[in-house]
Amino acid sequence: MRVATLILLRRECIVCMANIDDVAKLANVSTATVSRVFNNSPYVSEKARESVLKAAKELGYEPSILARSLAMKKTNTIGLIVPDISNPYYSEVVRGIEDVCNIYKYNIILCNADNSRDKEIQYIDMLKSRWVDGIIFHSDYFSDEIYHIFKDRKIPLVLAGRATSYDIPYVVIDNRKAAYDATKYLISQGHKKIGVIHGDLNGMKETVDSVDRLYGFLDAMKEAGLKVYDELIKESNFKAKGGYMAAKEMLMGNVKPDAIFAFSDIMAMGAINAIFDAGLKCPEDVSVIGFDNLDLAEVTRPALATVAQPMYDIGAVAARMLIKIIDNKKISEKKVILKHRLIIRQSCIKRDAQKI
Amino acid sequence: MRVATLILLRRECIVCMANIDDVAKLANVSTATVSRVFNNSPYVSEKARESVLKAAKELGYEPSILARSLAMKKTNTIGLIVPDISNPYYSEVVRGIEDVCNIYKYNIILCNADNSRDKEIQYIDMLKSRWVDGIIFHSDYFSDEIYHIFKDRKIPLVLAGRATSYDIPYVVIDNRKAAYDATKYLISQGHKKIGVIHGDLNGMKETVDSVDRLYGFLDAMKEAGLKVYDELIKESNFKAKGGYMAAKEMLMGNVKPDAIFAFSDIMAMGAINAIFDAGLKCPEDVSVIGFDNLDLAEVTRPALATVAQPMYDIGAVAARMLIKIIDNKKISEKKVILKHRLIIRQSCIKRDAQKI
DNA sequence: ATGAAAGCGCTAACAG
DNA sequence: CTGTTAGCGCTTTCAT
Repeated sequence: MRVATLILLRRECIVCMANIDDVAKLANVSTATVSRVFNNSPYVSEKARESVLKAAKELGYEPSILARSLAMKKTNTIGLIVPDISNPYYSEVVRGIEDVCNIYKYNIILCNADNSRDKEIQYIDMLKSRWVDGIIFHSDYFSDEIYHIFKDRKIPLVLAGRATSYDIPYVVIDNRKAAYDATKYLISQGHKKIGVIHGDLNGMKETVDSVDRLYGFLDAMKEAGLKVYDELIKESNFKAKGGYMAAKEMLMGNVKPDAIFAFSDIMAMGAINAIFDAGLKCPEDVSVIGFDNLDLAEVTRPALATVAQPMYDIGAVAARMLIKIIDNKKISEKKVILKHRLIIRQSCIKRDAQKI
Repeated sequence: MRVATLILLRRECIVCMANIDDVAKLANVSTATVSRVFNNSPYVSEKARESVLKAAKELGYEPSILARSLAMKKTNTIGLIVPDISNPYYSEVVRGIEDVCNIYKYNIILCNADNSRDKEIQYIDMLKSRWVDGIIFHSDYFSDEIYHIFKDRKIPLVLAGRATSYDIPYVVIDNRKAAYDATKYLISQGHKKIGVIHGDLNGMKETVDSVDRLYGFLDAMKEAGLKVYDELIKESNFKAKGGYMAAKEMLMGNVKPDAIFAFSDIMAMGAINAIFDAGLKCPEDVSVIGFDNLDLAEVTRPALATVAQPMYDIGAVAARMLIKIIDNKKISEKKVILKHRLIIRQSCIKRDAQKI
């Protein structure tokens, strides 16, 4: 009888759910006891526990995380801001973060900033007002402006994929060294006129991935005493079409590249197609190397040589760090630099000296 | 003086934020007035509004969405469950949802079910306990089990990418017709031994995309009086490597296909590479058609013919429907079927009759 | 081991 | 137009 009444009562409510009072009443205990049962407190008699569980089941009760968060001032939620989830690189990072968060019972609010700084800031505000316990921020730049916004917000923060000189933990690869390695490899294969397809350089003012990588490229070229052709350094947008256009321009220019280094696999794939469309062959006429080592790199033809980033790990490590910080645990290292790897595949070929 | 005290007080608090009381005190008004200001109530004097805003700014106050949600029993958040964000198809759907949600000031909790039904159910529970206002569920199947779970949970729900006979709104394309169209096109080009690479068929028991599409394929084959070879119907996993393996098996078998219809562009790309690796040419020896029309389809070589799905719109329409349902507005149509489009590109060629 | 009660930050009658 | 007050559902002392 009582149960029926309770259920009927609840029916009128929009969010049609039993709450802790209902359970307490039905189980003939106090709300405190119900709370204890659902928080696995040891100080509950077996008898009380059972009747609470029974009542909860009967009413279809589940604790409201909302109310709990408010009471505990802890949401068990982290915010994640990425520039563009439709980029497979980020999907993979997200997977790493997700897996770790699942282990530690954290939820994620994923924010797709759409490569817009305004949106990033908007999302930071939103996450703050939702009391997320911390934020993982993945962007290819980290400006003073963003730094100050975060500083004002006072939320635990970990940077993924981007280093900074500010005192903020991050997990990255050594982009400069990675680009250096890739370029050096191309040079070792006899390539001399090497083109680059990079992303936004942000006027070289702030540190962005593409700037690091471009420096790495220049390091290697300089070391080898090779000429760097301005016409072979093209800006693009990390998309396949962008890579295609950039490569096309190069191939139609005065200085023909014998190799192209694209700062993402997707752009590299575009470049390979531009080479085909120009009536040339990859790698016979132009070698191509990418960056990221997406799954796709392995199955394209020619298979794409590339610099492998540990995308999943970047996410996973960032998440581990953030959760430790939230829990006020010591983190052994605030600046984590993960290893990159050069992956050689068919899109690069050794160039004979005489052919040049 | 007063301000300083307040701020100091707050410092001790873990979530170091000013709350509505602080603002009310500093502005010399009641909390109700502060609340009114932040909810744009017209019944506030200009004077009060100003001093509230000033105080809020001084204290860096932002309303807690958490507390607001609890008080209003509305979170302005929707849950989104997808099988695998690393699949570009889903990224694009997510973008559509996001854009609409941004307009209507909804937030999204994105759940990546990792193609696991257990995880899906887990996420449904989580979303429920977070009081999301509604859920968009994108999966390639919708089983009785899942239906009943949702029914018990009583949360507004919209299905994306999957039709159902249950009384649940959905937005989809006509998968059967789409596959029929693609197959018919291949047949019209003179192909006879057509292979198929599909996804999980779930024992043909529940309706999943691949089953619909397979039926569409069979419809067209039957209509044309063509023989369907079991050896040319291969199951795969919607990934490039899977498509590669499936195509390889076909090409090494007794019955050589003259065309392959892959149920996703990614698998189609894998198939094209398998064709190359078998020493054959696409489209000269084997034509390939995909499904989805990802950005990538346009930039691969040969460019990939495919069945275009309006991915972004599937997301956007689903989000619009859900928000209307949440707001108790009439929705004109509960079952939305969006248009697919056949996109012809170089990976399909006309086969001469004599060559077969 | 258990209950009463205060409080988390906000909204929404209600009364003025 | 504004303030008072009673919740929203949960956790957490503090008694018992």
